[in-house]
Amino acid sequence: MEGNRAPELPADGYEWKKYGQKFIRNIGKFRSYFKCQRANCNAKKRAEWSASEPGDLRVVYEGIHTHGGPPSGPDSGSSQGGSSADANRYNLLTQVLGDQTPPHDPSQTGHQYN
DNA sequence: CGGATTTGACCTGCGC
DNA sequence: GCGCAGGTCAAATCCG
Repeated sequence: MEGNRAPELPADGYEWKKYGQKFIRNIGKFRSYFKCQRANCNAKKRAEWSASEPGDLRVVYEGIHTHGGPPSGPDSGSSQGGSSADANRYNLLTQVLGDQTPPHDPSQTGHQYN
């Protein structure tokens, strides 16, 4: 199946259900739409990647995890603690790069395409 | 059998 | 007012 479909998305520890996929002409890239499978969770995930460049993957988290934390936290026991308020920190759009980490401008919360 | 995933069609919003 | 783009939902299918 792994022909030229959706690439491997980075597992964030949450469970997502794909509910749609479309090609965005505005940016000439594919876009997949995911929704949190947890009840009471209005968190959504949006993944977009180039139609030709498999290395260009972009994951954008939209909404907040109102159900608390992930089913399998990567480091549950430290700052995570297991508080719903922790997830509430994501009240804004959290942009996560699938492979590359922005080495500069950490305050860059806006979405700036390449 | 259940759950997950995929594709298509439909609807809404914005621009011109 | 119409057209285009983007977004969402539903149904069908496949795998475990």
